[in-house]
Amino acid sequence: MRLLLVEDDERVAAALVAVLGRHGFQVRHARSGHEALDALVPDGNEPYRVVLLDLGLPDRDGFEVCSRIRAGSGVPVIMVTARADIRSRIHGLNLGADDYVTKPYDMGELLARIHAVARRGAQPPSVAVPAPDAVPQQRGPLESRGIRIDRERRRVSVDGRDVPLTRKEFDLLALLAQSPGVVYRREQIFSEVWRSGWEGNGRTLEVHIGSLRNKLALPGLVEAVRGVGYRLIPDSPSAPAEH
Amino acid sequence: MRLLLVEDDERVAAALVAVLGRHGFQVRHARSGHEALDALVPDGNEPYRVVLLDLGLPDRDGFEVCSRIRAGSGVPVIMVTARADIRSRIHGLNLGADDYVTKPYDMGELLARIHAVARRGAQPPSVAVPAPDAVPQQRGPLESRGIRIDRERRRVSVDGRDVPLTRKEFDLLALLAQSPGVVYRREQIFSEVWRSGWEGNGRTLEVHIGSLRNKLALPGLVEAVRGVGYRLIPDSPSAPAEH
DNA sequence: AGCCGATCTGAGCGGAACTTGAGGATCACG
DNA sequence: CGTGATCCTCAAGTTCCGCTCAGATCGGCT
Repeated sequence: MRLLLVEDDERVAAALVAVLGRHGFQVRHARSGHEALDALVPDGNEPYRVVLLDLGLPDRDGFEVCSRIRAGSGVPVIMVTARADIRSRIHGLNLGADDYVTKPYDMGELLARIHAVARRGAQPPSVAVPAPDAVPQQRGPLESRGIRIDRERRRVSVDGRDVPLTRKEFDLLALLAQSPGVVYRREQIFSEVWRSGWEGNGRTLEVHIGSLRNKLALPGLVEAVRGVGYRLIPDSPSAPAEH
Repeated sequence: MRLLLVEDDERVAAALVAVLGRHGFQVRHARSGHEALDALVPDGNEPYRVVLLDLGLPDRDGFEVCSRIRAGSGVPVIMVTARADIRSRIHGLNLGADDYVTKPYDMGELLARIHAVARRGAQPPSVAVPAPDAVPQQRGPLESRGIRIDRERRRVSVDGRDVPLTRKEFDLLALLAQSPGVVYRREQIFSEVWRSGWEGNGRTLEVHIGSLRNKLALPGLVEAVRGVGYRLIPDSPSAPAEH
């Protein structure tokens, strides 16, 4: 049974490879998101039954790697990370991860969870994963359509012009900007930007979306998807044509 | 989307039923393992997409209930319990549970996990038995006959041309496209695309099918099966005649 | 405490989406 | 070929949902 391990820490990886090997897995070790996406391109070999994805990767955001994997393939993904906060958990699962395990974990439990998702993953013939370098998007500041989002400094600028945003506005934008083009459902937005489990009562979300639109002053950027949620419109066509 | 909740504490159950209901689940509440196993016997209704199983049941051991469920059905099971020790976790997962959540849990995370296993879980049942190798893709973009359905972006394109669809149209298409060739019954469609438990009164379904056909402009794609429902015609063969 | 910005709530509006009903077309079957 | 059932289309209603505004409440800061 083939398994793809995405982990940049050599020591952790070595230990996992050893244990997993003893338990009958044939492990391919990818040291970066880039390498992982490369490895998932179908090549005629037996496909991977599970991906073990560490979120603390050097080259790009682990969440982004997950959603890129998901965009092209149905392979089960287990996120393994030190980030134990609820927001990250929910976000990871909503991006399509099948399980989310926090460090430190028990090896036996991890194995049991791997088996659980592998059991379930009927591995449909996966569509080609988009080439990893097709849309280079680096870790750090997100950028699209002239908007620069600095997550660490919580600053946003449009065409160089600094735009002061409130907390909610920023969180909202940062969430939507994580995957431009993807529709975020209302409940999902509430559980990630507001405290989870919260039920939006009044017109809260709309009001914040409204003020965000006003401040950014980029008409058409934030699109409402009736009955579902919102999304950001990317500059370039988000659907890569198939060839 | 139907969900079976196995929980003996009335108050906990009531709270869960309320929240899950608001999130679009049609919840059946079983108060014991016995009742749960009863409920899972196929009865012609839409099957459960997920079982939420509390381990602290009065009449029998929750683990036993899980393995009995597993013996007779492939329905995804999430164990929800106060027993947080590693042994129990591993035991539960090895018995066939798809996930194991310990109390106290965060409601948002539980919802995310429910969605994760439901996504992954068994395909909806079909009138005609699908060819065994026609494995429907549960993940990633669906594609067939030049139609590309991107569920996370809620975008549909035909031969590269973007086709804007309304909510119902999209949900309808996404459902049918899950298993091209398979006939979906009217009731089934109503319970998946509309909030459950409504008997389609007027010509609602036909009208939506009509506008979907218009927008896709692919004559013969969506086929009505008289007295039963609708299906998508796949490009290649595998047209199971139906009566 | 008092201030001020941020957040939340409620009402009203407008438009998109959905539903309904009637009449015509089509199909299955005798 | 006739008949009833089922499906399709069209053109109204009707509901639902997102947007905006204005006022209330919250919460951090001095």
